[in-house]
Amino acid sequence: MSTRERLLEATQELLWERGYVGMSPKAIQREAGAGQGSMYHHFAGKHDLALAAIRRTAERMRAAADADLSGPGTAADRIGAYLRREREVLRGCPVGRLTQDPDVIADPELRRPVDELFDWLRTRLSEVVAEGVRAGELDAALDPEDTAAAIAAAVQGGYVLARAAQSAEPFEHAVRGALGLIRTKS
Amino acid sequence: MSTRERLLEATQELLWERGYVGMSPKAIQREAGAGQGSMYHHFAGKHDLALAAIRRTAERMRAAADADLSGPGTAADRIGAYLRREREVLRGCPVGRLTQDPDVIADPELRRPVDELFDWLRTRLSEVVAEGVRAGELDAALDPEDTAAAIAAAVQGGYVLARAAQSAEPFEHAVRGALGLIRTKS
DNA sequence: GTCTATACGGAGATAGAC
DNA sequence: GTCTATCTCCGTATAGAC
Repeated sequence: MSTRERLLEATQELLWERGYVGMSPKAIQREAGAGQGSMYHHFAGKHDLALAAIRRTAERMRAAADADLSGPGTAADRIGAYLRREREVLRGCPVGRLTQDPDVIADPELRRPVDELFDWLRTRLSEVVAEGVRAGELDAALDPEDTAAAIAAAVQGGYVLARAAQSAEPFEHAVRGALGLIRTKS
Repeated sequence: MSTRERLLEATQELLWERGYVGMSPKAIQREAGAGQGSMYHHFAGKHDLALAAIRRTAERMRAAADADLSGPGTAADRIGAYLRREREVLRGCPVGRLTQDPDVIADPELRRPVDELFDWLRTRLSEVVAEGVRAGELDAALDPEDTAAAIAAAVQGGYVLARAAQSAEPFEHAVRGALGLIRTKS
């Protein structure tokens, strides 16, 4: 793996673990096994590196969610697959955690990929809910946008509860609770 | 207001805005209008100050949530009141945001008040859901623990979505979506 | 109680040699 | 491309005077 690649991956890991404010260039270099000069040769600095890392992480999350939501099965199946997918719960969401970082939120460039990911996710979820309603499979009383936001929020909030407790249990409860929204019409 | 009090409040604000890793003693002193020596006279250091501030913030949140959940009205009314309460959505949750701070999560003392708050909240919410089910007011198919976790997660996740978008809208959608869980049995 | 002085390491980067 | 030197602030205190 190239040095550039190792720097990028180290940055992705550190952003996940410590956020932008908690991540130092020195730590990136240590993780990547790269020297000072090397890092500043490949990237303009911490900001530049973080921007590239955030874009990548967001793109990966999008692909993973899309695989669940555009896969086979009914609307409820696909939302269920998204909700039940295995996650590293105690590490939190690598994109969602950035919303709590003041330097990311204050910087339009850094925030943009985060914004776009969640915007896409809510839209895609609401499309799937709408399909389910149209097919008569989900309760017609469900508002697609509201339900989509609640589902996305259950996952993001599940991470919050789990990290507070240092246990995956609250996350799993939240996911099961959210599944109650799309339980098949009886 | 005493200097000690101003230091505490400044710390609460800064923890909310920047988290533990993003908050410096110097910033606390500036916000509080207190000198270096003054701060170290009243508190042992950043950690000590943060511990006192987190305990206070968590206690305030508990009292606010309890006012909604133990107020008058049916179970659905009270959960509705909790969900719809006005919040400073774009600032995020002053307690929930701490779960994304690596130094808070790594320190059992700092994490404890956060853990206790969310544990209490999920328990209290599940009691109210159980009451509603017993009263025949909520769908008997609802699992109280799962539903409680989903409701707490919708709020916490709503903050995440809202901060990503820098708009309160996704939060409001998530709350309305979560209300679907407790819509009165027809 | 509050102030000023002092300390030492780290954050975040630039410069130039190799 | 990578290395080492250097730089300027800041983070996080401690010490002792007032």
